[in-house]
Amino acid sequence: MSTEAHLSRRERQIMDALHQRGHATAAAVQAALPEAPGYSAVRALLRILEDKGHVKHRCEGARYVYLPRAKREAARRSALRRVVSTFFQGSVPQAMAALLETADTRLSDSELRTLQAMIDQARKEGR
Amino acid sequence: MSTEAHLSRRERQIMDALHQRGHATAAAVQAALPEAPGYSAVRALLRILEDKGHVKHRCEGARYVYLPRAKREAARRSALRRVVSTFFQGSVPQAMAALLETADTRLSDSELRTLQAMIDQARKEGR
DNA sequence: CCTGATATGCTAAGATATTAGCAGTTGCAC
DNA sequence: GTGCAACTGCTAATATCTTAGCATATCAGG
Repeated sequence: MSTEAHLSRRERQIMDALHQRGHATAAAVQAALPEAPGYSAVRALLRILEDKGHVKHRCEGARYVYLPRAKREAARRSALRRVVSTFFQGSVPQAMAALLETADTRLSDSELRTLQAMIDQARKEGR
Repeated sequence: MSTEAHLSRRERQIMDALHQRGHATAAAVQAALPEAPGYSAVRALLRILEDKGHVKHRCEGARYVYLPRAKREAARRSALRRVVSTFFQGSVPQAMAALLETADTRLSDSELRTLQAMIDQARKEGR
């Protein structure tokens, strides 16, 4: 919780790019940023994020490949919790309803059936 | 899209507080901020956010009550889209599944039934 | 009608975040 | 082994964000 709230604008943009891609080189991150700054700037930010513990890197040949330090699952949960809390006053059902209506991409019938199965499962466990 | 990405750290915190509460005075916003800064600082930020068009205010007696300029529905959609895109590679079903498992608060059976009804509805419309 | 408490507008100082550029490495093709 | 191309580490300048404080306005109570 304290973690995300402290990131600066660029740091946040970079974390988003990394979460979206899973991992990326400095150059790839740069390409992904809105109003991309210089290459040096990106590298500096990545180093700072690494210092702060939000990011780690692997050496791949001569270069670094950066990735978020948090497990993907944890990051997902945390991001969802933040949105539900901030925009839906903590109501998970309302958030799910809004997701359903997102309709950017209409869900396929099989996807919907899968969701129903999951909900069935939840109902069984609940009782 | 361009909107949220540009906010600075404090600006974002303030927008979050406003979205969560719907509307708030400068003092209320201040109280809501992590590591709350001085009152003047909060007012200055609110003015800046108003300049940028993210916030508007009503006069209520002698004081201002601030609120996000975007309609709640739009803000919700936009926030969800961002999370789905950043953390779920655009997969709405995966996001819904994760929401279901959030289990911070276990959903009640009636909430689950409501969700199923919504999904049924979506399936009908889909075909 | 005063007065205190609580507001707002503004400006400029102080703190952070962002950025560019230089110097030194490393890997690879020739 | 030489040279090119692409990287990294670092430092110092610049831009931006945050903040405090002062001057002024408004409301409510005595």
